[in-house]
Amino acid sequence: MLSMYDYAAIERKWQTRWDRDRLYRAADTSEKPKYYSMEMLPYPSGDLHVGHAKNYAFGDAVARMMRMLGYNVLHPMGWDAFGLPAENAAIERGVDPAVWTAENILNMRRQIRLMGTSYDWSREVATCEPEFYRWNQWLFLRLFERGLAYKREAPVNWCPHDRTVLANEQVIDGRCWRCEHLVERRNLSQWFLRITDYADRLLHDLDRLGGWPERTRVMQRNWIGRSEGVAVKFGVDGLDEPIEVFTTRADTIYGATFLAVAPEHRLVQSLRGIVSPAHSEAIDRFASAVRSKSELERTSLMAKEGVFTGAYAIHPLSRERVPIWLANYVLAEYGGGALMGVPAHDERDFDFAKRHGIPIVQVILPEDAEAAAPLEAPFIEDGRLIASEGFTEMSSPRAREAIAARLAAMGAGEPRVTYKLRDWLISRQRYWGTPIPIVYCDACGEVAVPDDRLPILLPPRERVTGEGSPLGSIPEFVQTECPKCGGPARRETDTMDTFFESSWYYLRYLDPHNDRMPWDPQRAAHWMTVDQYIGGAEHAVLHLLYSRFFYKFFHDCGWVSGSDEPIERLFHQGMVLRDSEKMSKSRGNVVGIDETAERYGVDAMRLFLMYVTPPEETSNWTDAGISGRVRLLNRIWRVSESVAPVPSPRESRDDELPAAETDSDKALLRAVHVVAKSAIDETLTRRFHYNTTIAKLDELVNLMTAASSQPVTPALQYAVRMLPILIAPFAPHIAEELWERRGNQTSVHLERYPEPDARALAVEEITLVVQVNGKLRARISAPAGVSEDEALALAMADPNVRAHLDGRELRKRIYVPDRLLNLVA
RNA sequence: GCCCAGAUGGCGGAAUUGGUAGACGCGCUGGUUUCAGGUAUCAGUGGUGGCAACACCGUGGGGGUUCGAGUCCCUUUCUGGGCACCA
Repeated sequence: MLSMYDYAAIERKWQTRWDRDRLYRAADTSEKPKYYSMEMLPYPSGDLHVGHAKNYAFGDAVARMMRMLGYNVLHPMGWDAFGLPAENAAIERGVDPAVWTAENILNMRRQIRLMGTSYDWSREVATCEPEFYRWNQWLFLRLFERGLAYKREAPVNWCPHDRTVLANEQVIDGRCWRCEHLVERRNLSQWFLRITDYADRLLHDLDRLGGWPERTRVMQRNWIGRSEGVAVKFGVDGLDEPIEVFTTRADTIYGATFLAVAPEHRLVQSLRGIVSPAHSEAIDRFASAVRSKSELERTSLMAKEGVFTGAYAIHPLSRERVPIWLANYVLAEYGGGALMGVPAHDERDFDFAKRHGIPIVQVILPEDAEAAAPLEAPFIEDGRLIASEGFTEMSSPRAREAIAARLAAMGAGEPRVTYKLRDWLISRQRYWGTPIPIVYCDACGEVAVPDDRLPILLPPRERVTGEGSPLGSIPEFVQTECPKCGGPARRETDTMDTFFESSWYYLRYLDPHNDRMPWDPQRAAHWMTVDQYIGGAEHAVLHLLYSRFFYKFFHDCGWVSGSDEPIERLFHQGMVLRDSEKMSKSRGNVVGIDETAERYGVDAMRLFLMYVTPPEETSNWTDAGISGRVRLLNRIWRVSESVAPVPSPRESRDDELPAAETDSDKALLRAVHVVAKSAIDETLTRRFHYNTTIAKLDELVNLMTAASSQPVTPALQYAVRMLPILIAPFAPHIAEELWERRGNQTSVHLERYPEPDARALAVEEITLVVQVNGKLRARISAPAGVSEDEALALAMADPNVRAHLDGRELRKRIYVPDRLLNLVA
């Protein structure tokens, strides 16, 4: 595709000059109000594709708009540089992850710069550098000191392919979220962060995040999964210790006809001791059968399998004997790993009871039912209690309170709040991550590495031998001395989950070269919170929840001030598909940055990515589509070049609205201000629907092109003068070049965005729609502000309107000034 | 199963508050420019009927509220995303 102007040369020229002039450096002190605008930092996978480009095109347009609206904008970029792909490259191809990562960063940085983005590169961070990850270690030690980092043996998800432990959140349908291999269960001693201590705050403060998409807040709310209920103790016949179950439906307690216990429950061993050898054997058989199944098989089984233990619990209220079962559908990790089975009022318990011949006792009646009838299906809603001793006739909500109170008075139960959220497992048996700064001493036990010995450096990859725990295979790394007693000790060989560093990196941008602290609290006080964060919806829970947790912790420590939420406004941009398919290397349909920039130019690419769809929608890359943006840029170039600058040294400052004599001049001035208004509105309402702004730019350029075939008027002069400023946030290179060619000495990106002018936007003549009985019958021209009576007179003069009224009398008329007149006959 | 989004011409989309449905672009058709292709430019482009004026139909389907519904309400189908033995 031919271009009228040499975009390649222009884009290169300005990228070099902006860089030389440090145009986008953010000042840490400024008269202007601050604005912290950020895109999620990329993993340096190797190549940027147009999916990344969409994210950065939008983020950059927002940053540029805010700058041109008078804000001191911080717009940084960095690299989420630790992680599995680098390590896989090492395993598969023998490349050093550090080298592989550094090369990828080099290439992707080049590509991001190639896009003409306005990042402040002086603040760039890469999480794999010791200057960064020493603060991971420092922060870990602070968590450790405050009891928020702890080690425990726990069943974990083991991916046999990646040879690593995955967080529960990283297991998708029983498979590794990255390599999709089936996940197994293993016991290992692991480091956890006590995010559950913050569950209530993380939940409640969601209500304050008005600048976040509702769906993201809903997802986090569900993820935290708070339930209020009662922990009820059921004594066990023949055992000193009771079994504790959690229920949200204490009102159904008289319908409990069995207890169901997870095979992993710690009392299962004790139960084996009090039952017959046959039962004990059955317990063993069932427990090991369940354990041998992967999480996927176990959770996808619809059949409610179970085995009777031979033991009985005593119902705390009715004193009846209740059989204790092991059941596969009871989760060891939730609600204490045991539940009371109420078949009449819970679907899963109903299925289980039907399958195993357990009695079904109805204790809740629908409000409108007279008497109990045999149940076809469980009744799971609230109702009126029956067969519940002194609680009979109570409503469900009342009964829940009354029964909880009775249980509490008896010492057989207490109110309890339970969460789905679990503590955050951060241990990784990987090489390419932050070493956890703990040593193990036979005499002193777990000992924190003192701050002055940080960072614990990652040893060279070439020292790693064999498989399993990579750092564990390097004796000179493992062997150390105890910081406390000086005796021989062993280092922790786990490294950290990369979500650790991505939970706080936005603070390091504020103070990237600080070697005494991760960041200066004063800088944080100035720049935080992040005003606008842009990134994919796939991070709606994990990354964003962990970031909120960390920030609350930092707030508690006094390292950040003001709000204890890190992100004011969040925006999820949609994916980019290629011809309606997901882009992937295996499909061979990846649209690369380099080819696209070369073929169409960066400005055209940026415009197209913002123009095809609203930013939150999935957009579809088509090679045909971008040609429309190339044409637009050509037209912009041509019309600008066709109008010579007015020989005045102050042309750029001369933004007085010129007088317009003709309709076409008025339309031209109006179109200029319509674009300005749209750009500003889309930015300040955070809708970012720049697709509509660019459509209005098309209209402006169409008008300018038409006007340029006539003698040049002041209105056209004005439009040509304003055009580079209007397009600067969206097509920064051509904007700057046209600006310079009109004799300006300073960057267009330092200009103020034009204030929409009410005089220019005003319309003198409007089109009034005339309806008869709600149907459009005429469009008539009228002066703006026309009165209802005048409008009626004009309408009645229209033959088509008269024809449709057909002489009937007007029963009613509705007048919307300057828009519509509806005549009802 | 539950939760959250969506469904508008051949295509991407516009219509932010109940008030001209289809802005703008892609594609397509025709004219001009050109040796030709491309580029540029002008015009046309939801469907049906009509020379035209114009009429009727039209925002996934059905119903409703209203002078007036893409927009609000009820219902239903489909698509996308998320979560799912959470007691």
